[in-house]
Amino acid sequence: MAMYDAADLRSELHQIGCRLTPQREKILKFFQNLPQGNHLSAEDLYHALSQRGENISLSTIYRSLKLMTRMGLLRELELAEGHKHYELNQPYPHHHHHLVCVQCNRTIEFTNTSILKTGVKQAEKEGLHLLDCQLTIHAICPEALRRGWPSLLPSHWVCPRTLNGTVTGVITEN
Amino acid sequence: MAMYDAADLRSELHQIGCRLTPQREKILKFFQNLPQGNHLSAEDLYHALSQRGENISLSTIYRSLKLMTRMGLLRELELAEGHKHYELNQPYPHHHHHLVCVQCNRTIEFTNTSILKTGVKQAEKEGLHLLDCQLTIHAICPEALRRGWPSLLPSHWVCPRTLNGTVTGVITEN
DNA sequence: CCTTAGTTCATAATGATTCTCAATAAAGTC
DNA sequence: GACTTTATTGAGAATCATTATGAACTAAGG
Repeated sequence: MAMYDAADLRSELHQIGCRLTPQREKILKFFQNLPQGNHLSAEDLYHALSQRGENISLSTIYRSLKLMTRMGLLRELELAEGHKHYELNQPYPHHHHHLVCVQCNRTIEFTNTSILKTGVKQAEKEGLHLLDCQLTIHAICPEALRRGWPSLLPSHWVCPRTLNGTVTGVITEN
Repeated sequence: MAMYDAADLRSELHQIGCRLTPQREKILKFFQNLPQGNHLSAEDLYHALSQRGENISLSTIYRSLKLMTRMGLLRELELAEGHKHYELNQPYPHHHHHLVCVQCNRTIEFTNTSILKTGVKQAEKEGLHLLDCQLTIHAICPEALRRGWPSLLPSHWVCPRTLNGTVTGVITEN
């Protein structure tokens, strides 16, 4: 599969009456170079780009994330942090879903081939065009339950799993 | 199946060191009496209860929604309106998922038995306790695509489908 | 009853996201 | 390449859902 590049972006933007700007190109490229399993908030992206010497204003970041999500290039994730995260919207077989611990916000990615099929089927049935389809599993770790969750944990308590290990990673089903 | 009532709520609250208050009881009862397929924002709930003469402050509404979601009694839905909606978290076979048109916010519910199984399986694999599992499908209607979506539509444009019909309803798969 | 600790209410504060508008710059045309 | 049109950017103000604060209140066990 050839890489989706600036020319493709330009072409899709033009189709909807929009222009290719250096800002949009850099933002897309940034996501394309991000390792699998990473997802960023608007603020994260703003700082990451600033560190690279790319000064793109926060308003432009927000506008671009929204537009690219609507174009189906990015996915908007509603995990448990109180703000949205974004990642590249990759087709099958990279399409994946998220399991989140609602106490410590640890996020685990997993793949499942039948979910996307279900999504397509449901959208078709309603005569709609699918943009994205996400299974989000909210769960709680036994450590937190043992400590009296959902009410007794101080909000700053961090699940010991989180302290040791991986924050995210892709896991293939079965 | 016997109805989950005030005594059950009291018992579950006590297990986690919380108390049964008239406010919490009324909020739960309100959701239990809501027709299938309805979901409310915090503000919606506040106004609905006010109309019934139940003056529960907005802060209490927010706190109760959060607590009850963490207890697994309610589900927090992230649809496309810019704020959260809540509904009763009902077990199989009432457990369902949502298809949303990102332009007009029309929401369609559908059931699918295998998704919940996938959720349980994934949570178990990580040694976590499942709280909720939601497949959210984002889609766009052909009317909006024809009018140049994602960029050219005025934000106040309403998809003609929305004007005619049902806003939500439960659809059973197949 | 009495005591303890969780809860409520009103309001202030927060913080993510959106809006505004003047300045800038794509991109098609001559 | 210069010209024109119109989308886009950047900085900061504004919005609005949600959360925090603190004094008054009350559930619940003894």
